[in-house]
Amino acid sequence: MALPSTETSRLDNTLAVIRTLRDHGPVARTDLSKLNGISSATVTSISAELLQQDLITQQPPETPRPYGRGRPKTLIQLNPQAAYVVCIKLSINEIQLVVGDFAGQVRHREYYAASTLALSADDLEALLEDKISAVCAQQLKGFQRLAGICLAVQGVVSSQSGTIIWSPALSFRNAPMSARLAERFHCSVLLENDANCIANVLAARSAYADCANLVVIMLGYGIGMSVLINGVPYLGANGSAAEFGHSKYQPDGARCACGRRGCIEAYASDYALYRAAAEQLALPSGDSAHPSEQQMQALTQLALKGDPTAQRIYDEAGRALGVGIANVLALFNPDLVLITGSGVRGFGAMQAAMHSAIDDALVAELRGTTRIESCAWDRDMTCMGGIAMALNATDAETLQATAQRVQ
Amino acid sequence: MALPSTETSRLDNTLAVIRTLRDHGPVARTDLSKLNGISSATVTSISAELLQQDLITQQPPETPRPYGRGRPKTLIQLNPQAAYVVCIKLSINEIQLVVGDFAGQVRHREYYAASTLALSADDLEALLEDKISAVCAQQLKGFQRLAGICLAVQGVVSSQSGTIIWSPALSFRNAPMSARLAERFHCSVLLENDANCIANVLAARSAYADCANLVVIMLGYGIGMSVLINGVPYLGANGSAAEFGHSKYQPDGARCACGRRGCIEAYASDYALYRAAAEQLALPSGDSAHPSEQQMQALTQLALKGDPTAQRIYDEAGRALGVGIANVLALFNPDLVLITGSGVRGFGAMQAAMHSAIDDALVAELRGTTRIESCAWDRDMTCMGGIAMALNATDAETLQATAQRVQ
DNA sequence: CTATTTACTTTAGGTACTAAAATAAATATC
DNA sequence: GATATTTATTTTAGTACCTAAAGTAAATAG
Repeated sequence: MALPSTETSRLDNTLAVIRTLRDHGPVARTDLSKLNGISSATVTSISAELLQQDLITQQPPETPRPYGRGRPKTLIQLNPQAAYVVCIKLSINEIQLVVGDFAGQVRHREYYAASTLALSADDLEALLEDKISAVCAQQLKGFQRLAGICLAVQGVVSSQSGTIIWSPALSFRNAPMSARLAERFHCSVLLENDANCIANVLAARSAYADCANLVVIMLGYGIGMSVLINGVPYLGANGSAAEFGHSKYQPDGARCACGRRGCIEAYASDYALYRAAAEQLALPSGDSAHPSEQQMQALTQLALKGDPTAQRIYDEAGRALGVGIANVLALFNPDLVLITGSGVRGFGAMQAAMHSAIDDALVAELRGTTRIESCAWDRDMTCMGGIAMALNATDAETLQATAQRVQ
Repeated sequence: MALPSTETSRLDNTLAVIRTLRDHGPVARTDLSKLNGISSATVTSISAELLQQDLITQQPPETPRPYGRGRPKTLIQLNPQAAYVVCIKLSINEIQLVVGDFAGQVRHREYYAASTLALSADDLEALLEDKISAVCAQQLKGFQRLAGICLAVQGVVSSQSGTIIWSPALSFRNAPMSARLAERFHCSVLLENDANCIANVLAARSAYADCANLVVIMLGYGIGMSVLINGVPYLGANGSAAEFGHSKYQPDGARCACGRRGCIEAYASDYALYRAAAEQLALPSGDSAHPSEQQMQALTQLALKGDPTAQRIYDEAGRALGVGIANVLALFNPDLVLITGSGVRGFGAMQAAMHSAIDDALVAELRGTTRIESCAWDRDMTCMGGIAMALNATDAETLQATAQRVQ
């Protein structure tokens, strides 16, 4: 039984090593060999190259003193300063900017309030250029290069062409974004749907490591979704993310922000919940089309404390969500559906109705074994995912770039 | 700008050559080189091996006489007798058996009437063993070996474990099938959903060659679906095919064969159409829960000729189908949705309502650029797909098997 | 202080690719 | 009809990369 031939190339193996180091922190060569199924001779060769390119550093084998016999392991780790990436999250009235280093750690973050809906495509681009330039100048003295930028945008984007097709945070449409930023900063620019970024972070968590097919639903002002198939975000024909929020609950139901009727979003998003509540309850005033976190929390509290009207509103939202998820189960049959986003605050009040809607909709054979779970929300999650994706996308480039410099 | 390293292995290249030959028929070495992006030296080496293993034959360079200057091409082609595969399609009350050769051509087909619902898992297995043995004995004297079997089953199957989870054609559930057949015939056994087989055939057609993401909807007694992502059938967590037929149109709508309410299938499948019609119209008698092709054609004719009741029934079916497809567009955003199956006979009567339901459901940005087309139905299509899939699955094995014999 | 253990590196050998040179087999030209 | 040209295929030479096995390094156990 001979070996099934080579199957791998140097680039693949090198990327595998880099990714292992990024996931695990300092690792010894032997362990890299075992973790990636390549011979230790190859690891020696690869790490020698990376060392020469200053992409990794050796740890002086001092600290982890006694752990048995034999020559102690020499740990190698990524050089954080070998490169850095920037992730910018664009949401309604807020721009978030996070810098990550080559090792995948967050180095810096900042938040800006901005009237995003008032910006033209050119305005936005100028703004992004300013912010990125500023952050590069201030924060990144010791670093070797800006390797990549990830733009995480709510709505429909075309990753391939780098075009923002439609976003609830922006009033313009079909605007190319990646190309000009790439030219300005001489690095690759990733344009991603925000839900894809989050799905990426979550999929990397050990608790969900066994889920090859993962659906992440983001509840919030709108409702987004991302599907990971074999761990890779699924982008449809247009490169746009899955639009779960606009799949249907009731063909002629409630009015949705998209202009149509009966979308899941028209029942279970923040604006839909608040709209339904505003008609029936006395609530803190404010912009009811864009309810604030405080307003939403007040409403959630009402429902959780047993107010029957609020409870009824969340039940209906849960049913809509349940029917939507039933369709996702019938069509995708994923290993896991994770529900997150700022809207998870109200998930407790929707959960029961959601589960009973799913059970009503699907018999056991079709319901399958999909787990449905919620997951605490962290406002930085999107950017962490964006940084991970940007690094993954630029590793090969970084390799090339530093190889040139060395040689 | 050095080469980006090898990236390929002998096995990959050899499989690529075999597949090119299967798709194109006789091809010259130069063209194999161009079509697969490998050097002609490598093609020479690979074809020498295949020739030695008797997997390909050289065409005496006679027939295509004058086509310009230069040394004439020596065409090589697959040896059809190098191996053969059997595909068995299991549907309600019918078993279809088709034999394909190594070149992908159908060599033999036969149909049996069988009361599939009356069979136990053991009965079915015995029956399949008999039929396969018989066909091997009769049809396949000159052939080298049975390389693979594909079982194409309506319903939910787990390809990975080779288990039939649930099929409308069978009264038993959760029965392993692949393993025992594999043991009996010493070849790999593929268990596939019938819609996946069809999607595979359709995706191979040149008209749809540019569709990386393809959704095929099969209308018939039930409603099935298959999703190809980057040309590969998507199997969910359980390996079960996408169950479009049981995604929802109306949460508390019509009763479906699955036991729940409001499924698309409960409106647009043969049994649903006939059920609705039987309540309101005088129709040829017979088993109205399993309407025959004649019964369905009579009903379709009524609708197409303008009978208002029949028309209303098909309109409602079209709306259900449209809402279902709108959800598919929102969630998958494929390049193309193809509608086929015996039920396409009635597609003309549903089409208008379907399109207007889709337009009502989704705004242009979400509707995307997905083409929606129907496709004439051919009862042998499933098995042709099964044969293609079985061959693809067993090429590597065949290579190994004949290599052993040669050596 | 030596044997043992474990980590890492070097060496030797193999697979499989490509570019370029050589060969083969036709047609075009004069 | 001999030679040049063109195109297809094969052979040759060289490269990249991998692995197994042998060699070296650096610790602990006794």
